[in-house]
Amino acid sequence: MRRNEILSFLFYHPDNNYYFCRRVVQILDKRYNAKEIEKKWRERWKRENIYRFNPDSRKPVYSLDTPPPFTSGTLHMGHIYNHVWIDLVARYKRMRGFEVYFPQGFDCHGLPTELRVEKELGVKREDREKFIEKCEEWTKKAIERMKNQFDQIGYSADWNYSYRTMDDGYKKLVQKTLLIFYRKGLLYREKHPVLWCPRCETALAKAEVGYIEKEGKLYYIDLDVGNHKLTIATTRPEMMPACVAVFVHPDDNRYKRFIGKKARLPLFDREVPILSDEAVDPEFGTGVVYLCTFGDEQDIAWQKKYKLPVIELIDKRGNLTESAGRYKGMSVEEARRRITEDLIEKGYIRKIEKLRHQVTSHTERSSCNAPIELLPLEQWFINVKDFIQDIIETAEKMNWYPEYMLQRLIDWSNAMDWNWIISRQRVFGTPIPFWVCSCGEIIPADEKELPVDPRGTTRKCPRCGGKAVGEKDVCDCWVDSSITPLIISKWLEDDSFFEKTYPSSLRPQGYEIIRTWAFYTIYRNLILTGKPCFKDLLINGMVAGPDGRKMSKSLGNVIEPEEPLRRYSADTIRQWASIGTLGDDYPFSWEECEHSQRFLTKLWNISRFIELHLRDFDGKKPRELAEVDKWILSKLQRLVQRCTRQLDCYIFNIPLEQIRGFVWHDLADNYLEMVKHRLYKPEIYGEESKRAAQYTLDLILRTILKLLSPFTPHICDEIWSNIFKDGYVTVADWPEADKKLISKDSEETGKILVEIMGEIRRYKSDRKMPLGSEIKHVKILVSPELRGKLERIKEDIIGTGKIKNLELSVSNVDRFKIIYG
RNA sequence: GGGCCCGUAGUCUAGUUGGUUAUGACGUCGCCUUUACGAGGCGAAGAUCCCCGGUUCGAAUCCGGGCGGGCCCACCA
Repeated sequence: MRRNEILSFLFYHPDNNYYFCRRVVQILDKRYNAKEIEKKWRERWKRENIYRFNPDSRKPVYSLDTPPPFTSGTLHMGHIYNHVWIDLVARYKRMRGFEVYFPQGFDCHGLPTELRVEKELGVKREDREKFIEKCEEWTKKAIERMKNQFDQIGYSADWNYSYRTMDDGYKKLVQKTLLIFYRKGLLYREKHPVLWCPRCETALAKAEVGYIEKEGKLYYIDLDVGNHKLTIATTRPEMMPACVAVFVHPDDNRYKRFIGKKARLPLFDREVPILSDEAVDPEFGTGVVYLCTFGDEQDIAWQKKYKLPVIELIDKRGNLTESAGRYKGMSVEEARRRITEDLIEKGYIRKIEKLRHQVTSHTERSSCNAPIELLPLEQWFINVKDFIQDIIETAEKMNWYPEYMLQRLIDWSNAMDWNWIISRQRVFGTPIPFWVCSCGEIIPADEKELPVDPRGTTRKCPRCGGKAVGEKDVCDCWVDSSITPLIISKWLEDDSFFEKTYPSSLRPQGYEIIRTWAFYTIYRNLILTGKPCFKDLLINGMVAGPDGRKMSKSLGNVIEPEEPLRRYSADTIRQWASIGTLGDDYPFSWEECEHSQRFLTKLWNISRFIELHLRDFDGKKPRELAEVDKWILSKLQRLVQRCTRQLDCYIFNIPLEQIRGFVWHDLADNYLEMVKHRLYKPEIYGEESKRAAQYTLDLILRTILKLLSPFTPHICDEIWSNIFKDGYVTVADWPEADKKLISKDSEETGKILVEIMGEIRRYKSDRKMPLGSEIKHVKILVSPELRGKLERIKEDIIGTGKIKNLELSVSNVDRFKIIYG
């Protein structure tokens, strides 16, 4: 027995032990059970593979270079926000007739995984092979959990095209691109002061460091210059063993006489030259600064400019080397204390001031936050500086949404002063495919052997015949992730696939990684393919906590996606995410979830109402539509036009709000109320009038389900399949506005009807009358211009307002006036 | 110090090629149990559109200067 065929049935109520009669059994349940229904649709979409990418399709391809989340094992609200947008674009473009290529990968290599494996599984990184194996195992599990979370928001990616940066195929392409950069002379090895994290024992990219404001001390230390004293000010007295010069400003009258002389360092019995440079700020401290290799980036600049010697004072663990003399082996903090004590004892400290200053720290992509040091070390570099202009020009050829985000990339590019250090002293990462001989010769891997792991292996040096040692460093994670457009397009692997899917139609990402992911991707793909790697960039902001402040554990305002998903549903969270604006930070909001949830209920009930009244609709177009029908259909066409225009520009919040407004207010509050009399009483208002209302309802529901389906795909397919029984609305054609249905005249008439009904409702409300109560007599005075319009909606006013006797009278009034009784 | 963005009811928000009475939501208050929906409906109150100045017949909107917030960058040792 099919449920929708039953019109009346006896039900046994077990609690009350009686039978009751339910006259009408609807196809759509009284309540919308989001959890159950969403699950059902996700399983069906998956089973029937309706979102698969067909590379042989004749449709134009729309490809998405989606951000591979780091495999932490869980998606956070930021991911949900970002990926709902991506899914919206994919669903919209599919409906617009594109063959959407929607792959989704995972970024696997990273310090957090190494730390977890060490801590939780107790495997030491020294046992490299086993360690990597465990990292991979852990990551695979993490990916399963994250894929499951993607599923839970109705993510329509084609998982047949997933990738993992730890896969052999991925590493192979990364290494291949490194060999290409090497052959082009853009990849090199050099001893260079690098940003070094002593706690993590690795070199960092500039993009991985930030500043932490700390309460520090400014030490005023006397140096002897002949019989005179010259007082320097420094925050780092422990760096004194590495001091190679003292600088003053050339115009500083206090110190002009010292320039060119030598200053004697206390405790170390060594003399350094006194030089002058414009970069010295005479206002800071004493206006005298000492240069230590390397205390900060200014030191590097001066050391190079004046060709000063280099003293390597700090080792990889953050301890002092033998250059520190009797302070050797001490940690930076200990040395600072001891050297200060000794200076005080010898009377060289003039004073110590408190100072709030910015300490360069390991802040990005890590919770380490340790102060970083500058160490001269052998590192692998990729030349970026020589291509800044090309990168900017390429980025300018792309469409940035919002446009101003391009400026972030330009600013960052212009501020680059180092090349990109791509080596990391870690274990779980893509190996750098080179061997280095003590004679200085570099032996690249052979392309045929990729992916290769040179660690622990040797090669014969072709130059000196000696043993070249395999590079033991691995790549910075951005080296992996900055070739995603090439991985997804099967570059060098499948030419016809590449032609179809490169450049990517869209790169969606957050603004915080413009300086890394967008920057490096644009650069490397330009060098490798000679072309810009994407057409459009869609930039989202960060998700803030419900209090509007940045989500952080210390503020206690972190919301994990599980909670709203459990309390509400995917279609609810998707609406929350859709309401965020391009490029702006966006707070998580329980209120928005609540509102979104209510909208789903409203939509459900509207659909139930329409379903009920479409039962006996034969699908035939009526001879004539009523004025209200024309009014709502005209508004609907405009809604379609506006939504299409906005979605083409990746704006989601405005279309969704407009659709919701239309559904809730124009349709439910007004139109449905205004056609009930025609639907319920065809014996009074005519069968043809009923059919016109049915036709209109049918068209409206079909259209709004299409408009909503990118936003709330589950409920849309549920309603669509039950009422229209015509495939999946989520892959239906996007509606086109029918210009013939746009009528300014009908819109004006409809507006008047809404106003009149509003007044009548207010009248009843003021008199505490039920809205359904009848009014005996109403007279409407109407201006001559509006008379025709009023005549056309007279019946609707009577039917909707339950007016027994309505009189229209032309009069010299402004528009119209209602008189009761 | 530089760059970018932002400032609209208690809260969030629409609206910026200048144009009647500034959009909507949440919350608050009053009313209505109406044959899709009380997870409703109708209605009300609530805004010096951050401040000052300028352009203009007219400014939330354009310009200048402040103040405040956010993000990014930067060599103050």
